[in-house]
Amino acid sequence: MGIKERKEREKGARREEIINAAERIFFEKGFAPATMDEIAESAELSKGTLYLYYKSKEDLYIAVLLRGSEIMYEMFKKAIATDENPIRHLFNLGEAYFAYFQEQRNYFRMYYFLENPRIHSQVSSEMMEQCELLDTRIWDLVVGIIRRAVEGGLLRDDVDPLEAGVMLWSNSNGLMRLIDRDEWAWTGKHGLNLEAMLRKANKLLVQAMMTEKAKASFDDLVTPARP
Amino acid sequence: MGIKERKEREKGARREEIINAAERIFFEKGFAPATMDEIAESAELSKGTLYLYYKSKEDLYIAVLLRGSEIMYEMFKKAIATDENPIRHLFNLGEAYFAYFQEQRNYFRMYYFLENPRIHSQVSSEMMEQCELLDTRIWDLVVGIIRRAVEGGLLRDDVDPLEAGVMLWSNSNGLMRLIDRDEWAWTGKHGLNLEAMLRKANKLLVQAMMTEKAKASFDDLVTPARP
DNA sequence: TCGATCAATGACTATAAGTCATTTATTAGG
DNA sequence: CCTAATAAATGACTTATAGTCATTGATCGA
Repeated sequence: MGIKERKEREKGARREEIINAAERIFFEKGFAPATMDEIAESAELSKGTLYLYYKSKEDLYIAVLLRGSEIMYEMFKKAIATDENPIRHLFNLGEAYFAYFQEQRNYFRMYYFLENPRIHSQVSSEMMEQCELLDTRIWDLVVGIIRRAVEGGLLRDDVDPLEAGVMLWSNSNGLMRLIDRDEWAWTGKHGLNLEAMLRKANKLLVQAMMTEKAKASFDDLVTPARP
Repeated sequence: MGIKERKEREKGARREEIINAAERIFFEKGFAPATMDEIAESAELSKGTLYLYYKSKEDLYIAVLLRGSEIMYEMFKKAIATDENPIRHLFNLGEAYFAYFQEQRNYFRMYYFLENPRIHSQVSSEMMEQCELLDTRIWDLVVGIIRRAVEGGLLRDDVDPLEAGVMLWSNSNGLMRLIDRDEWAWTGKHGLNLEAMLRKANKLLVQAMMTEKAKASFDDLVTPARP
């Protein structure tokens, strides 16, 4: 008797359809100006039904976000699925994060709106758990690469992998948010190349953590192998 | 006949009283959960009166924020009102920004909630202009110090002062927001010292921009003079 | 075929931003 | 001191939207 299974599937599909609709509206308008009625209409459902599948507007917002984090995780995994050295992997991760920022800007924005505590406090615990799970998976990836770079003698052994990860991450975030918020003011008016600055700052930070030996062969390490 | 002048003064005072009330409520609850009725009650005025003095909730929010920026500007000015060298001034500015972050956390938070475009779009043009004016004044301060460091041969002459400023600023912001958002997760659970990391990252970035000569006497440059 | 269970609906409630006709206070002139 | 004119303040009202729940409709198992 596959009825239970089919119902389960249909329920899942409906949840997805709702996320699709919510995504369209949130991408277009952001959190506050988006209305549940709009999302319901876009999903061709009544508002009541939305609340059958998601506890609150905030929960729905997080559900959309989780897709973004899933995409980021996949991009990160692909970035280090090569047999290159850990330093190269680290730069690959940096490039992957920047690519995510460029190609998935809507998700990036949504994620950082999260800092608003308003959202946080209205989210169901299941959603929070899923968020933390994905967060952990992504951090494990990043920290793992840095640890291997330390173990392989490429980064100094007084480098704490988590600390290094946080430093690079927050440096990238700071600039990306600046770019996202008012890129034009900096690039157009003052002629800055923010993307190049981001690469430069991260490179400086990584170099400052490298062993003398690794620094000497920096170019070999970070240049992609030519077959 | 000073009646007109007195009225002007009283109007200004009332505007201040309203900001005081709004500040109390916004500090306590953040933007969305704060209500205009609450603010009105806290100011011992009716809601209608609030709208006589400020165009919208968003405008009132910005008015509070401007106080914060004013405080930051004063702190920055004081940080460089010494006869020390420009590198030392640059570190002073970094310390001043961190002090602002620690001592005026509420303003810091409010400022970064600004990134929410919802707010932006509802603000009157007068408020926007005031914001930009203060922003410009602060940036002029920072960029001016870096320019003097370049001119004085302490930073390499291929360093663009604005670019350097943006790099240091966004690096600091990235970490401060991380600290603000979930300091405990990093310090408590993983034993990181985020404050030390912030200083370290900024130091690395500055050192990477210094001339060889200045780097050689780094300690002398950044150590406060002992009389 | 029919009662039971599950899914969906939309009218309804509560809350909060913003408005405006009315009321209250202040000023200037006679 | 009185009064008309002007300015300031009020709060009931309008509108918008998140979230609820009694009712309706669909699907299932026997």
